[in-house]
Formats: sequence, structure tokens, C-alpha cells
Amino acid sequence: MESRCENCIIRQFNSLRAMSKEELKHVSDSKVTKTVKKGEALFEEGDKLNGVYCVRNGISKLSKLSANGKDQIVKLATKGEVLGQRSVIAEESTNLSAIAVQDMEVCFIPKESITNTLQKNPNFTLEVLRHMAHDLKEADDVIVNISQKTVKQRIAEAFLYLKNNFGEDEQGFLALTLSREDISNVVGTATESAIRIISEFKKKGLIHTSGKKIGIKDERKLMEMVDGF
Amino acid sequence: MESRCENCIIRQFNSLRAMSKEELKHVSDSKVTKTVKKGEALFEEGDKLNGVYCVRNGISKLSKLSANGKDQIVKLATKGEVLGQRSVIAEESTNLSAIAVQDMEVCFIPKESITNTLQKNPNFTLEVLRHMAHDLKEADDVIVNISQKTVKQRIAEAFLYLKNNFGEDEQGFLALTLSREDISNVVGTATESAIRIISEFKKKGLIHTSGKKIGIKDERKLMEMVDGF
DNA sequence: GGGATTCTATGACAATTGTCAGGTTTGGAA
DNA sequence: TTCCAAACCTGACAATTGTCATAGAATCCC
Repeated sequence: MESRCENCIIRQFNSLRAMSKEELKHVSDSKVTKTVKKGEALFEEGDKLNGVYCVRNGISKLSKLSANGKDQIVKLATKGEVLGQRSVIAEESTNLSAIAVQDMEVCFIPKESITNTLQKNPNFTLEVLRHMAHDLKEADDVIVNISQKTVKQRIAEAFLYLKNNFGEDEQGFLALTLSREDISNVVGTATESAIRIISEFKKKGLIHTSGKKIGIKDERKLMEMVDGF
Repeated sequence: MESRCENCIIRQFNSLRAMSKEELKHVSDSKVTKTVKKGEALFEEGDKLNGVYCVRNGISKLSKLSANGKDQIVKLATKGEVLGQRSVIAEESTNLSAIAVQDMEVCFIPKESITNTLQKNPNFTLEVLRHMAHDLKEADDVIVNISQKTVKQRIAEAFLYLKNNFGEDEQGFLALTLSREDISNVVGTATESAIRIISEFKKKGLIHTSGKKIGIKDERKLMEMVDGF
């Protein structure tokens, strides 16, 4: 049995909460629920999107391929976030790829439901606008971090970010396990450099690892490192 | 004599064009025109903005101070752009400083005119949203460029960007003259590194200089350099 | 016009980061 | 279980970039 958007808790976290009952009903009737396995793509750079994806579960990386063949991860999106909005709003093909880093459950909402509501419901539009304003601010922060901090600082920051945004499991490991390559693509460095620094952090007792899994041991020192001590 | 927004050509380039006649009238009655000299700030990081600034003339850098004391320039805004929107929309203090790199003429529009229209005129909101979607896409590109390209490539790209966006003067120099420090803050590197690379470009015949002024001599080679040749 | 200040330029060096070239471990499929 | 491919790790080295020091050039201001 398909669940109804009207009852979906996820909605509370994103701009869909500003929709009226009728609008939501329309969305719910037209939406399609999909499951996406780890490693599969929701969409790829250059695709024309016919709608947006509302994340019910799991995590997706949003990345962009650079000229030298490396991906840069621009954002990690989780439960409650809506992907593909920018492309649908600007009526352009998307500039990012969305690939699952965990198994995901998403709702695909055809763009008509979105564009119609954008034109008719100012509250909804304003809500989307607020979200985008927030994303833009975050993007500015990323720019400053990448250009002004060392790789070491950026990796330390990434671990703290992962802890704060996705939490830890029972054994104290980061709940979101990224491959070393993904980590290097988040901070914008070579995979080998990332691995080296992870080893160094381990030696210094800042983190502990088990296979791919990473746990934070000395949060205070990591925070100091981010600020340049 | 103050000019009226209704007649302002600048408006055609930004989201204000989606305002109704009455809304524009209201904006025009409440706006204040200001001149800002080179080096002066429109606003600074952390300020709470009581309105937005519509640029009529001149150019402003939007920058953010990083922990190590260096500014990172995130965007150069020129005629037609509206600054401070994000802060007003999100009702947060601004995360960027806006400092004139050329003498400017701007119109300050109190936030009430904006927020009122945002709530009442979906077309206007949608127009603002489109602009912000565009800015966000550009920010993503900046992230990828900074993290995946060398300083040399980024400087080459910056020169091409300056030419394409601000043009050249009669003698073939870039119309927007930035200090070496500003250039280094655009590409996110040390001032000395920027200077060194500028010298190198000059030696190789890619550019020519006269004081601070820089002119592009071999656009093709610069473009090749950006793509990694 | 002269002095102070800021900006530009360059050298020398050190630190950071990337690349290449191996190894080892891990995880999943047959 | 066993094997294979992918992921992880490390060393050695080169390239890039940042830092410090210093000096000349341009600009501002009294």
C-alpha cells in the first residue's frame, strides 16, 4: 500500500509543508515511490529532469565531474531533502549527479505538480526560496573552506560534519560510512592524500577505524585543528 | 531630481521587472539612492540588512573572511544585480561583505517593500527564485573549479571571466582593474603566487600589463590552459 | 614636492599536495 | 569456500603552493 503525502512526516522538513491540502493531494496522486540501491544514480549531470525527488530514507551524494576526471561532491542530501528543484525551477538540465551512498527510498514528483504550485501558492514559492537561500549560504561556506583551509583541516571538518549531520552508530562509528574516495571527493583532494591523513589522525588518536568505518575519538582536538591549531 | 524605478532600465535585468506598477511605485517612494566610493563597504559580514541594494552602476566584490584572516571573493556583482536578497529572505544576518571595487551608484530598497511583494506576488517570488537558482549553480561551479584546478588554471579562467563579464577598454585592457590581492582572493591563493603567475603569463605572451591593468593577448592559449593543456 | 604608505615584484626556502608504483586487505560473486 | 576485483594503504618522488624577506614602483596626503 502506497502511503499518502498528506500523512508523510518527511514533508515537515521541507518546502512541501507549505502546500495546501488540495495541492498535496494532487502531488500524492501523481508521485511514484522508488527504491535506489547504494551506488545507483537518481539522475546524472546533464539530465533533463521531469520532476523532483523527495528523500524518504537513505543518503545521496550530489556531485559534479571536473575536467580532470574527478568528481567533486558538493552536498550530501538526506531524509527530508528535495533534489532536483533547481533544475526544475530554472528549466535547465541539471548540473549535478545524484548517486546513492546508502540504499534510498525516494518519491518522484512530476514537475507539473511543482511548477503549478509555484505559480499559484506564494507561500510555497517563498518556502522553496528560503531553502535555496540556505543552500546558497552553505555553498559560500564550502567555497571559503576549500580555498582557505588545508586538506588536513578540511578532512577534520568533514568528520565533524558527518557526526553532526548523520550521527554515530552503537559502537561510536560515524553512521554514514563513505569510501575513502568519496571522502577525498568531498574535501577536494587526491584519494591517497585523504588516506594518508586518515592514517595520521589514527596515529595521533584523533579517530579510530575498523575497515571503512571511522569513529571520532578526540572531538576537541579535531575542532582545534579545523581552526588552525 | 530622483529618478523613478518605473522608468529605470536597470530593472529589466533583475527580478524587480516582475513587480506590478503599484508595487514599483511603492518601492520607488521608499528607495534611497546612494553613491559608494571605491573601497567603501555597502555592508559587512554579520550585518543585519534592513533592505536590499540594487546596483545602478559600478562593481562590488562579495567576500567572506576566513579563519586565517584572508578574504575569499565569492562573486563580483555589477549593474542590474540585487545584493542582500538572501539575507532579507532568510531573515538572517548576511554572510558576506560587499565592498566597491569601483565607484558605485546603488538604490537601497527597504526590506518591507520586498517582503510584502514576496508574500503577495507569486511572479516576483518565482523570478527571485530563478535568480537564486542560477546563483547556486554558479556557486557549485566555483566549488568544482577551486578544488579541482590548479592556481594557474584558475587565474587564466579569472581573466577570461573578467573579459567576458566586464569587457575591455579602448586600449585592450580589462575594463575591471582588480588589485593583485583581489585577484588572489578571487582564485583563492596567496598574493605572491598570483603575482608570480601573472609574471609568467606575461613572459609567455598570454597577457600584457601596464601598472595594475591587465590585457589579454592570447585568448586561445588561455582557454587551453583552463582545460589543462 | 617629499615622505610615508601601500602595492607590486622576485628570490629562497619549506611545507603541502599530487602522482606513480607497488603492495595488502576486503568484500562480494561464482 | 575460493577467487577476483575493488578498495585500501604506503613509499618515493616531483610539482605546486605558501611563507618570509626584501626591494623597487606607484600612490596618497600633507
